[in-house]
Amino acid sequence: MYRTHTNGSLRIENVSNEVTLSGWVQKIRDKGFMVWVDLRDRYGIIQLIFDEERSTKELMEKARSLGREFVIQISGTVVERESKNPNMPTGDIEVLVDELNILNAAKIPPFTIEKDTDGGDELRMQYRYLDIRRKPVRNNIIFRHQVSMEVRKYLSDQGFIDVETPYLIKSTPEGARDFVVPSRMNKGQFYALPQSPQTFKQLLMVGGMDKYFQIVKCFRDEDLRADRQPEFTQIDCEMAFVEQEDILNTFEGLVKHLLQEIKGVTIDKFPRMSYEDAMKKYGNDKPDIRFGMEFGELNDLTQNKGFNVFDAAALVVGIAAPGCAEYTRKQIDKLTDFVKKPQVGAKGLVWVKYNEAGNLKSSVDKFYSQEDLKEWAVRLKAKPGDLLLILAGEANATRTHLSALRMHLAAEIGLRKPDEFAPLWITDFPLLEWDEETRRFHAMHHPFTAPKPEDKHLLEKEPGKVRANAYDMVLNGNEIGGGSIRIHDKETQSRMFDLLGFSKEEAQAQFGFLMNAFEYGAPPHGGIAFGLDRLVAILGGQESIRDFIAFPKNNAGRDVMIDAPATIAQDQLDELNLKLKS
RNA sequence: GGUCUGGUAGUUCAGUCUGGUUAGAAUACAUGCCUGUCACGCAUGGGGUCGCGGGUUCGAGUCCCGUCCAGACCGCCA
Repeated sequence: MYRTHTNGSLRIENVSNEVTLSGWVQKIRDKGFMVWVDLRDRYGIIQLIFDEERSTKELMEKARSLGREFVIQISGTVVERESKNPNMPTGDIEVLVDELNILNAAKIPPFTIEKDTDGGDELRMQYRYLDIRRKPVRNNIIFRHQVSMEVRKYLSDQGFIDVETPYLIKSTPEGARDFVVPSRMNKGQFYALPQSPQTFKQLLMVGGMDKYFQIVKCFRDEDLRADRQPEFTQIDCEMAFVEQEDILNTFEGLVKHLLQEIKGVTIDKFPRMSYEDAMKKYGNDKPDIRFGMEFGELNDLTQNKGFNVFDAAALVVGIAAPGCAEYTRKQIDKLTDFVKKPQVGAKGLVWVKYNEAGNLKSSVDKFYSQEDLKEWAVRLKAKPGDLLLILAGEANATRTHLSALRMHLAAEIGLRKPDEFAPLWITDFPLLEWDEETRRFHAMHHPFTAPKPEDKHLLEKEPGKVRANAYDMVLNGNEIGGGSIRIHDKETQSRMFDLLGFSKEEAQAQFGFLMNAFEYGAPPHGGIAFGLDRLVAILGGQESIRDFIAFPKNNAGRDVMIDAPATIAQDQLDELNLKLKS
């Protein structure tokens, strides 16, 4: 038997117990007359002791021969410590060892395996199995397990059935780029890995499953970000015989349940905001509403006073940064640099300091009086001590720029508190988006999304104005889930494909199976999918999803530990009937 | 596809702007000392392809060009 107890479980009550323990050597402290060894496993750390009076000389020498990360097994007696350590759960006791067995020696690890490691990201990824021994990473992975168990518990209790859908499916031109898998048995043909199980879950509704869920890997061959991986996990759900309201209530319930069970946070009712309002108030379809700083439009107050930049702009819009009137010239210059950098793209930034004394000082004093500036402050709901920041230009772009500034500033002044949770629904998304590049509409959500019945008459004449029965759940400025009511009749679905520029033949070839299914009694249905990786990271209060994934990919989509992707042998290529371009 | 930042000891970094003696610190590692350590302490020691290639120069870690790698972001991600 390797162990009678795990290493975090022993307490003062266990004194004089004979125990056998196994684990990794975290640290050796050799004080000459005594040697202490910290023994670690998933459950915690316990201190082992060897000393000149109570241990044999051979045992002392063996203890001294240990190195970091050796795997050992010991037997001994739990004793009360002479000097206790109140900072650890096992700090009142230690184990006086009488037998030490080295199960496996270890090389010196390339970085220290401690809470605050000295290892950089690249090295940690290369030796991810060592990184996982560290408490913060281990805790994140366990945290993810807890979240996913609560998801299963809630959905199963609500009558949802977990159904697995295939990973080897068909490539389609809509949406993200597909990962593609060559078929050996069907020469010249390829599977694609699913970007989501979308069509399958709809077919499950046609199949009468009524409520489906799956915690499932999805794949998208697009460039990565800190919060984006080529393979990621979704909580994928679909329900039959539901309207939008039913879905919002059911999944508001899911996220409420998670916040309650995982974070102990009670939230009564999630606010709802239309896409249009979100864009107007926050310049963003995933607003962070943990803090205010709502947009205020200033066209009527700023134009025709001789300031050309504002006069020429389609939109003049600003925010009030709370308590920032004290900002120095240097700090404001930095904000200007921020909005002017190419990733943001604004031309410049107008500022107004609303001083505690009540007077206002701005970068455009030449053109505007105190009274003018005061009106701006009122419009932006600013208080004395705030800094007003104003951008102008083409409407949509300016809103986007101001949104970037709002988020940047909020992070800078500490308004994005990781332990605060502000979920909301964004509803009434446009059904279609015009793409200048390809000169055609594409689906904002996906091509299976149903138009709002009251907007259906606009489909032929003004498709850009049709709103969809689509909704996103937003948490702390992140889209954590999105879904829609689906089209469930062949007619509408076929019209949708027309609008998206599919020929009848293409639509039939790509999605004939779905439209055929709709002819055999498809119930009204709809659903939603949550990004589990991102949800877990946000609940865990962190920005990057990588530390909540056991084996993540790097910026370039590589797994640096196993060194994938990699070339394959010529035999394999031949077997797949593939020839590489040089 | 693009923008920016970085690459120096096992590791994390300083040094590069302003070229010039033997490239430093911390930590890790090794050895010795230490009668209750727990970020133990003290002493000594070993440890470097300054990412790679080319150029400028009397002289390059430092300047220039190219390239590779990593990270953040824009495009992209229905």
